[in-house]
Amino acid sequence: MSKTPQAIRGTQDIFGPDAEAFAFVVETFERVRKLYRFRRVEMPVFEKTEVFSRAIGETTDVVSKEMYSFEDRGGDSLTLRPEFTAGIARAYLSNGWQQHAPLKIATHGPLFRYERPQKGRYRQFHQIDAEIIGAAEPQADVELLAMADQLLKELGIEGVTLHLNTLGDGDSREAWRAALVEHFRAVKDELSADSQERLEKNPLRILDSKDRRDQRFVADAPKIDQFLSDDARAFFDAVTSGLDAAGVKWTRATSLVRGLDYYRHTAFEFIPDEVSEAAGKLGSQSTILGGGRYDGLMESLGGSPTPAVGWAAGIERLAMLVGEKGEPECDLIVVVEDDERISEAIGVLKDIRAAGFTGEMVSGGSRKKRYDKAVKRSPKVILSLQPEGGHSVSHDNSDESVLKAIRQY
RNA sequence: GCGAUCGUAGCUCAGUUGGUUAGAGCGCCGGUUUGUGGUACCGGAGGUCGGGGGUUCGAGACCCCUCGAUCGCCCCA
Repeated sequence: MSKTPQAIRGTQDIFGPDAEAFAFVVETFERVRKLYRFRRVEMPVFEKTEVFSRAIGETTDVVSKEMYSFEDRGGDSLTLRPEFTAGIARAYLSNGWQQHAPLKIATHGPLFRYERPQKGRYRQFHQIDAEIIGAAEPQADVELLAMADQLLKELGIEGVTLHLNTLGDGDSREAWRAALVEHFRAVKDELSADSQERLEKNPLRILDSKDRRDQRFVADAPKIDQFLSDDARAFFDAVTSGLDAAGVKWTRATSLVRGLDYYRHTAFEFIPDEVSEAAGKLGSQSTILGGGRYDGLMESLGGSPTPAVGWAAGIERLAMLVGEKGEPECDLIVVVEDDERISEAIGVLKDIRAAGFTGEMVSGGSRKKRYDKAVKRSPKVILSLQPEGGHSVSHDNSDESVLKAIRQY
């Protein structure tokens, strides 16, 4: 066992019911995304390191300690994408996609983050992703969230609520941040060690600290609402009323912040309700879909100011919530009980598949056990090719069309 | 990065206070039975007990290191 290669820590080989659930998530996403007219894009899995460090922020955990960065043979520093947004922004700028603005796009695929693996958290993980770039209006946020909400419903995921907040525009956010730093610095010695560190690096994060010592001071911390400019407040109001009109249930989460530097205005996460079935399945990973508005991102990459909103959701986490997905059933199995008739079986299968039915052959191993193998796979129809030209057809009475397709038997 | 639990056949697990050739069910392979049949029975393959080192007359069981998974923290999807 030890002689064979092992999978890299934090990677997974997905098979069987898990793979079916994974595929179900992706297929549902593809279907829903078309309903909202999001266009499909394919992105490189790696970028120049600076794409991520400039977009996401040097001081974030993602950039400072979780990226898979390496030097290629030409001496360039490259990084396996830890998220989609930065790469999409880069593509938007380098391809002149401004001409398509407002651009609604969707993609999915693997991401890489050097983290401690846990249930629902992997080093190579997968996300579905949706972005609206070049749209400054709150309607874009509403559209994006309406799609997310419908997607979760179509996946059959229950007990999940949209937690919504606004971080205000750039000035609001800075003023709020300064006030928070002042507030917490006054009681610095009484904060948890983690939060004392956050005070310098990312004071907003103190707000959702789980440590009781911090929570005492979070309650009376300055609220973003006090710092919101009139425009920012109007923007947020438009988002919430739009969500109401779209029938998307949401709840205000004043301490919800996002970890990456580029967020402005709307920030949101879909989180399982406490004590819900979903919360139990996810372990300590709570957010299944998160995102927000990132109006400042394009500028950090050297582009002109470009408003944008987006979200991403972990496919593995969604797959854990969609329940068992069985393998698709088989229409026809041809049992070759006489090896002389293999060619005949191949011909039958070619025809049945050309007609759009699923089918496979059982021809190996003990002849007397071939039929049993076919039965165990429970297809709709079993065609048994027996010695001396004989044959039998058995079926579960559910589908005449398969029988018609092999009516020569 | 920090703390904790766990790691025995392909899968799910059992292995008494450390004691002879490490077991079961399922799955897989072969055979008998049945013969329009998902039955029953017989047999077989498959494990250096995650890996390495140590304690001991003797370790799957104890100790150390390491790898991995899981749980909590951090962070995030």
